[in-house]
Amino acid sequence: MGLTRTEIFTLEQNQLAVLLKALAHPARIAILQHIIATKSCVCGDLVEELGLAQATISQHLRELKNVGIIQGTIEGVSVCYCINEEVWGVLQEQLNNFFNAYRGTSGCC
Amino acid sequence: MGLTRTEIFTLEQNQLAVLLKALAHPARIAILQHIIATKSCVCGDLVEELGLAQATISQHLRELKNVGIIQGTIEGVSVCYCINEEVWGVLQEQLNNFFNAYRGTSGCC
DNA sequence: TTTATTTATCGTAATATTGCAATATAATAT
DNA sequence: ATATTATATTGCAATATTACGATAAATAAA
Repeated sequence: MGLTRTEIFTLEQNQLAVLLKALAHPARIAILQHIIATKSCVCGDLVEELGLAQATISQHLRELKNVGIIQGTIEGVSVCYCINEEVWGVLQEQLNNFFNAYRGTSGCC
Repeated sequence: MGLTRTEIFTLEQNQLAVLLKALAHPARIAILQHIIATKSCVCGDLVEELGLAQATISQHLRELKNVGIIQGTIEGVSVCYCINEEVWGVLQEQLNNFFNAYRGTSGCC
């Protein structure tokens, strides 16, 4: 127990869940918004920007990197993170599929 | 520690995170898809449909209900669940805001 | 080489999530 | 009233998440 039974769900359901879980934290939402806002990618100023410890930010970045939403390239001493367009697109498409399935009231409750 | 520091994030960031967290599980995605697919709302056939124990399904339903994504009305012995249009709309809008902020490559990494 | 800077990793404490059996609750039917 | 059916709640074990201090690793500057 305590372990999600992924084997009983479809690949898409599991994939979407994994991507959404990576987004489902205010710090990671803030990190992504900051990466998007500061066109020039992002380095370690996230630690100042948000009020979390460096280790915590690094951990959140790794989670986003693990599911592929962002990617990082070493740039001298620091690391530059940015959106991975491909995965970002997959996420958007899967979300669209999900939301488009719903068409207004089913008129029941 | 072990507790998300919501106080350092905006209301919107926290709200979106809470909604996404409710979605971020394959069982809850499957439940929503089933509710959407079977127009006539849904009752307890989710237990048969997905392969999870009744207590587990009930728990997932409660989580979705807690954040307002679905609502349930008693219908005789059973309960009929359906999408809460208002919250569904809020979620879609907040997601749109989030994704629309990103416009193509930032051209950095 | 030594030092500073930046990021990653490890270890750990506190808390949350997942899943289920057992049981409780609520509504209908007999 | 009693039985039946459907859903909710409780309690628990296994695992995951969140946050952070301490420390390691990697690069650049002196």
